[in-house]
Amino acid sequence: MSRSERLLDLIQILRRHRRPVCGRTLADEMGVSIRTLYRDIATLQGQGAPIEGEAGLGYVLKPGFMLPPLMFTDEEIEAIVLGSRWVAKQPDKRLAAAATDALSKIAAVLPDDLREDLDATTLLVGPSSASGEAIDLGIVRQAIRSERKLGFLYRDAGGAASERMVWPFALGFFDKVRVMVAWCELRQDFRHFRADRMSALTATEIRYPRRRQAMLKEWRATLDGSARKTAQESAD
Amino acid sequence: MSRSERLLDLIQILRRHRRPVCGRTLADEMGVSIRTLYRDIATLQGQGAPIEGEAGLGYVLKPGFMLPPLMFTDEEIEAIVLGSRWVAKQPDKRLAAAATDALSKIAAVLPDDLREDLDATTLLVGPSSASGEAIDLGIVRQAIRSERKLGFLYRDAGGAASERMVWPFALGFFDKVRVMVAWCELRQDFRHFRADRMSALTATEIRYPRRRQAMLKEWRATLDGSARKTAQESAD
DNA sequence: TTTCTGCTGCCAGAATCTGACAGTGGGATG
DNA sequence: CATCCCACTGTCAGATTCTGGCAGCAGAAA
Repeated sequence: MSRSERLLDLIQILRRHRRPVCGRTLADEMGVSIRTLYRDIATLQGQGAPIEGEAGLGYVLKPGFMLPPLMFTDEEIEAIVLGSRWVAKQPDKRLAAAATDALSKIAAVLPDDLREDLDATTLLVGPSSASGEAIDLGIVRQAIRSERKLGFLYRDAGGAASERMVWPFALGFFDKVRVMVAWCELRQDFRHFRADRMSALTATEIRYPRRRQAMLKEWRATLDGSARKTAQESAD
Repeated sequence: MSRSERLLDLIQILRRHRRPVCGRTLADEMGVSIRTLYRDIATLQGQGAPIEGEAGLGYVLKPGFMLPPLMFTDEEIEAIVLGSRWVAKQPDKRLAAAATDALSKIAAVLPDDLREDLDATTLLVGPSSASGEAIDLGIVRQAIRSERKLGFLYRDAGGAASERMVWPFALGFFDKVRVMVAWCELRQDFRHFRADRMSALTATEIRYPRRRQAMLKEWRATLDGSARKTAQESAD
């Protein structure tokens, strides 16, 4: 195996382990001496990979992900850039910022002519519906990623308010509104919640007792196509 | 310079040259012997780079683009994937297909856990407005890229039809409608054309006499913020 | 303290890369 | 047709890089 392939493997291996891994293990896993492993890690760090080593513990790859070299056609790049611009205009501030960052990273490595093409090819207009969501959807996405319970106040279509504790597992982006899908402890069932009707969002440290994947699968099974289509109207 | 850096340079150099380049030139440009250059090219081809060499001519990089290794945070990947999914649902078939391809390429290199995260994090609903555009927007994008004139029939808001020959230079994606921005030969001015009012689209081989970049800049200068915002209503 | 582990310098052998030379075959040109 | 240009392959010796083992230092945990 060539050195460059091995470096990529190293990153993948580090991603798999969530807890710190000691160099010895990594070296064995790649069939290489410890000395070489240290050199490889140094090389990756030199190239900007966020690997941290601590004596007595081991190595951790800080959250993030390295996309290996990929070939895209002109149209695929256009699609990615256009999509990211759309996200950059979304009311979800954190995600919008992430899209902007991603765009500038991509633009930085694009050759000049292609970058010009992209500047010209698209112009997305405004937030279309800056339907002021008071809450930070970043918190919702974080809760989904880490499978934690989420508390908030919900005002339903009729105007009645209620306090909810839910197990969120998905987030839908519709034209005019964002919808969180979760298991609701109050209703003891799956429910959709429109982001613009939520308030007083509080993230908790409590891990909910089911796997996000399983709930998603179950929820999908309870839906037929037509029900899903109207999800944005029928939130809770 | 290390070999791996040199390989990336090679791709960049090839991208810069639109006409075939002979090996000798490339070798000189990188300060390396011709023999080594052949080896480098072979390596790149082995990694899937679409480089074509023909005796008596030289090398060309087939259209497309190689994204070098890039670090993205979790949120940036989420943003890119979400955006690409949105594009994948757009009525522009070609672009939608490109987005789908790009997504599968990205998914292929994502570690399992991250891929699962992404499956769960978003669910974009439907084409929202499958407002049947009869025309193939791919043709428009192609004309923009190559700076060619475009002919079509246009039916304005009042219902009156007219035949147009325009110099297209930008394309806007709004929630419900796509708008082409172009210099109209009939009106001798910049005009917006809603895609759903265009028909009988015919690409020509005639290169229009101005640089796309320049027109875009000029067009932007003639707009103030409010004018651009309402572009989707005021098409032509 | 001891133990574990990250990290660095050094060195010799292994692996790889590189340049030069020779030769083949296809395309373009005259 | 002959000629030139150029992509492409094989080979081989020397330069370069990589690798593993060893010795030693520093910080964290038990």
